[in-house]
Amino acid sequence: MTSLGHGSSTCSLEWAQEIGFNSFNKGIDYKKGLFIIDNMKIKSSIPPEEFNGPLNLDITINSGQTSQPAWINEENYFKELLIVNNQPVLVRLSTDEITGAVLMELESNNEFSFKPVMEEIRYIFDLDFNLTLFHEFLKEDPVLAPTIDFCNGLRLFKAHNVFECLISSICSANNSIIRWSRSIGTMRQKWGDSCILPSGRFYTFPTSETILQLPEHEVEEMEMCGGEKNIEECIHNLKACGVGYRGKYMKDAAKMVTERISLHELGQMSYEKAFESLLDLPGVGPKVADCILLYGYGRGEAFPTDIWIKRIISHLYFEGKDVKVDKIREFGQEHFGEYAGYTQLYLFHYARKSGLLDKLKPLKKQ
DNA sequence: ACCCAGGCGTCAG
DNA sequence: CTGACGCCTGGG
Repeated sequence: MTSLGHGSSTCSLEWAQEIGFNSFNKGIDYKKGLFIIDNMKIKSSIPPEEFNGPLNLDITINSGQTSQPAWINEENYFKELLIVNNQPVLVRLSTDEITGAVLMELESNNEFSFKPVMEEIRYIFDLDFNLTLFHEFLKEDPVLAPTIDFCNGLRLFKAHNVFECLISSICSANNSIIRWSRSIGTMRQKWGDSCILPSGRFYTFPTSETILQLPEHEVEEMEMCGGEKNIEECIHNLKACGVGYRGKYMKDAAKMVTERISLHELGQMSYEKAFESLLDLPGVGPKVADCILLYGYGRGEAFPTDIWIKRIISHLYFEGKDVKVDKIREFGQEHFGEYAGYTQLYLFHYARKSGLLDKLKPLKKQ
């Protein structure tokens, strides 16, 4: 695989492409903030004036309201392996405490172009979203205004791949964050492509073609290998990842998006039509469909309504009455419009940090 | 030490 | 509409 991204259209960072990433051009461009360590390692930054409002990586990554497990937090940065133009790049991110700039360290086994990776980072953390305008929107509603102080720099944590988002979201249903994250990690290790970098071994998420033919449980795995293994040795199946009954959903959904439903076309549809289409996938109900639309496709009008959002909205807007989930979803969409997704994010984080979430927990029977 | 109820969102009945 | 689903958590 050669370095990609050459020939892209004009952009303020065209120089980065021109510098490219080969031994002839090794060097440091201090003025532009691009530091080429060697052929396969770059340090750079996105200055705060190049995105709209602050970014708080910690609360964004750990908001709990996402479609994918958190990036690994190590020392003072967050890291994740991204696939950009089919090329694996290890990304380490932090923010400058003084300036708020996004600091990044990129590492790969091959030459790679800087600009597409930076664009990917901008996309994942929704850096083009105008937080200032959103704050204005929040201030208009006295119920929402208090969320601002609790959510400084909180942004959507978008998925870097729609298929991965779909499978992760199916896995997240009726699940805990810990169990869910562990399952996804296990799946990556078992069936993802392994990528060995100077700083360790990393795994990509398996493709749909891989997932659709995985054995669902140990019995199926044993049958598939012709009974050559003992049942205890059969750990390369979906159930062994701790996904429980969701294994069948994940497998069947992978089959459907490989053979019948185009994830690309889904992205072109109207919100309502895409929502309805997603419901046809096994393991995808209203909550998961909205997660996929919001985090996978960046559809801000989606209002994923889980039990917590239901409780929060009921408390804040319906005097604590037990309103049905689909009514809450409808309310969120109508009331918050294009900001529904962000509002859901802010309300949840606010409720968590302000102690409201604890108050809304149903009373244990004595 | 051990057990078992409770909780999460979707599906099937 | 209700219960089942798998697994982890927390309280007894």
